[in-house]
Amino acid sequence: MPELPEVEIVRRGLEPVLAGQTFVRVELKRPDLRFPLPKGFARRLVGQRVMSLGRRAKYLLARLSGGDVLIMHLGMTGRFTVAHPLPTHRITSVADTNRSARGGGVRAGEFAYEAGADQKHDHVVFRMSNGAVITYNDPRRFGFMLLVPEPRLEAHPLFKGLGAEPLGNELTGAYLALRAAGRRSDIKTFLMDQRIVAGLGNIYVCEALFRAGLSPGRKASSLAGKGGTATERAGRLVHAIRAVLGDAIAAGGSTLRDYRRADGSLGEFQHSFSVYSRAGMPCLRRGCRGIVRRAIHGARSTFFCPVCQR
DNA sequence: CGCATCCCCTGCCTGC
DNA sequence: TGCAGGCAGGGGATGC
Repeated sequence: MPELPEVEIVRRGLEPVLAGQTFVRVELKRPDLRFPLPKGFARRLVGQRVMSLGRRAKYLLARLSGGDVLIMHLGMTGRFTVAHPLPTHRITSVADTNRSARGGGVRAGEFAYEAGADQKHDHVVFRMSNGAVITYNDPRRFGFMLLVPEPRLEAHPLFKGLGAEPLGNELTGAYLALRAAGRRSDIKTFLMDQRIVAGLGNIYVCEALFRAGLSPGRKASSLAGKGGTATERAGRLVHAIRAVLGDAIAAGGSTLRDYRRADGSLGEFQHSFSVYSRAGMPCLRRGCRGIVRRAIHGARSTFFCPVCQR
């Protein structure tokens, strides 16, 4: 679920409680995530201080005082929840599911559940030196955590082949044109490939293609043609990618089912989808009479307006 | 290398 | 009410 905007929002939520703090205790309730947690995971974390919390593509990167980087990926359903030691600061993602505990209704600032009280699918719990309790919950367990020595991060198989960071300077029309040359896949699959643009997922690729007016079934190589039209298309696409990611971040990400910010609140960008999950509904572009269609590209659902997107 | 297919896992929704 | 089937924000492994 989490694509770049969601991961970035989680990063911003965790940073204030993680950065500068030391791991006091690490509990592994269920170490078999997408990959098994590394041997000695908890022991290697305890005592280390988090120097910074960054993001690359859809990965969260906690740089640790001991020289390792803690890599965290949320998969499809991963969620971090922060609970603070002070009742008035307690924040949780499950306030709406646990109201009966207090006789109905949880008011702002109240406890919604005890820190450490097991929720289903809680897998990892970090207890930090500031008292913060950070719980990783992931029903499908497609997420994972790794520890890699910082000098080896860039060469790590997960990172070595990553493409341009979409909000960075590397992503330009010229870059897309270069990478698209000779590709026979469709443009939707091309953009989903993390080796090309790192951090886009199904939602934002659909939305970006809509904003750029490009059909998802169009050949990726049509971004690389020699004429001015290909260059213009690639530039328009880069602009659309940046705009949709920026809008999504500003809205706190998109909540379909599982995604929550670290403070438990929902994202809001799902209310601004133009095409994603809107099959059969009218295109929202003013004056367009198209009906949003669903198609399959690279085994994933694609949503698009056949009138606007060519 | 590029590309397609299948798989990992749980939960939710739909239709019968 | 139950049950089968399809689908879901990600990405790795395999085979051609």
